[in-house]
Amino acid sequence: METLVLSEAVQDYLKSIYKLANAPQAGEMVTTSLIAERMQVSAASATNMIKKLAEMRLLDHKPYQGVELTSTGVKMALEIVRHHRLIELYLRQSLGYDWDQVDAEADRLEHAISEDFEDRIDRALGFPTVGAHGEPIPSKDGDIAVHDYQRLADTPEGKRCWIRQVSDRDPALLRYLDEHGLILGAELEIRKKSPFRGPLRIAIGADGEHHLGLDAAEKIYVELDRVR
Amino acid sequence: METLVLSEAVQDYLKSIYKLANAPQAGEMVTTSLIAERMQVSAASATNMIKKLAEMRLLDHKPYQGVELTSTGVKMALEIVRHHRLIELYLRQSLGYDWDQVDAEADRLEHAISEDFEDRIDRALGFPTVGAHGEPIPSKDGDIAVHDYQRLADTPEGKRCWIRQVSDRDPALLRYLDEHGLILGAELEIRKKSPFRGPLRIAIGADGEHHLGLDAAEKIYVELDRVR
DNA sequence: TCACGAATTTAGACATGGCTAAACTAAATG
DNA sequence: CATTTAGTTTAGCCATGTCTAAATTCGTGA
Repeated sequence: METLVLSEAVQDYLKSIYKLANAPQAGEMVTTSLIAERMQVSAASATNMIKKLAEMRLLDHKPYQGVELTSTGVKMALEIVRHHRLIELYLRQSLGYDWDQVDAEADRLEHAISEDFEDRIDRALGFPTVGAHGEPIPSKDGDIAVHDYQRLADTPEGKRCWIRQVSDRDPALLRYLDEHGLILGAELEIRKKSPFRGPLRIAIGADGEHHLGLDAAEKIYVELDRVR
Repeated sequence: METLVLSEAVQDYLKSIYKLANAPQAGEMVTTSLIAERMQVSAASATNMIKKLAEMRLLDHKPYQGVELTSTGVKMALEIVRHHRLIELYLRQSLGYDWDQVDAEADRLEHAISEDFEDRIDRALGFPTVGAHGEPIPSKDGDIAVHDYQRLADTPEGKRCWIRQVSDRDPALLRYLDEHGLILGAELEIRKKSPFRGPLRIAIGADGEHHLGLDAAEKIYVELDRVR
């Protein structure tokens, strides 16, 4: 079993490409400009790294088309994602971080921890399968659960549902959701959907009603009211 | 208050230079070759970085003589040391790391944590003043306690004393000491000192006797039997 | 079908922090 | 006092990963 060491930059690119490829609205291939934007880097820099990753057989590059991770690339990406999500959860559960703060801190820590550290926080957390924002945590051997949650924005009027995942890292949005009780596990009922991408009127738990913009509702994933 | 960001390499050099300058057997100035050896780097590379650090006003460089940290340099170094020692202690106390494993892990983590993280583990540990190996932890504003412990190797026969600090990071040595009960706080009595740099015969706690080599005894710092 | 524009890639530069080999200092030794 | 030698510095090179500017490609609309 060869132990190839990936630089921090390589790891960051892999993680970004994986996330772009697996985003709900993702197309077949991930383009250079998407990667460049996500990495906050010029398109030329992205191309540069793409060529390097292709040489390392971590992805296939169809010039002018886009990029697709190889199975090795996916495996590496999942390891990084696992680190990231375990760290996020640990920061939240054991060090009392707020929901919206864990991502940035984990971005830095994920490159610094050893396998031993990973195992220890995994154990301390009770071998969790779901991260701080509801995302599945890949297992050590690269399996990742597939949830069939749907976007709150797509849920029909009158339906009851539970928040299971929030797929956005923007601290401002997360803080906003938190302040209105829109946290993992919260029970919702869709009262009214306004047309023309208008807001949703929802009931949150037993408390009150809230008018939620569609942009936010597209980031929230829910499980419908049904027997599990 | 300007927030200058120091690269990881710069931080590592500062920490090494600080430690070399404050080692018990240290001379007036820290030499290039000492730094190079500590950093596992060629002398040319060390010179290179020294010139950079001098330009940044973090140290004064007397060519062919050596190097001395400026007050700014010391302040920066103490911040890094504080990070390192808090992380070491946290790994030990909260994640169950062994004595000999914390240094390597902290070396990587110390560059990745935020001030917030530092504050949180500081609080979680109860604002400790002493690290995992008994070293003082610098305060946030750069004060560091001075202990007047003495080397076990210099303690006269018949004296009783307590282990207060172990100033070595070698995992093999630390494991060895641990296995023989030579841990922080252990009570010792010097039974016999052999001449010609021979071993010490010591009583450890109430248990047994042990013959300890002088190399190890020079790394162990003790407090003598007296009223505190 | 041809040209235009947006996306992508190439070319060439820069910063950081390593390296080796060669040149240089300074202190000790004969 | 000259010479040797250990330690230090300089010179020049390399790898990584970023950038801007210029060239190229590809799909689209006239």
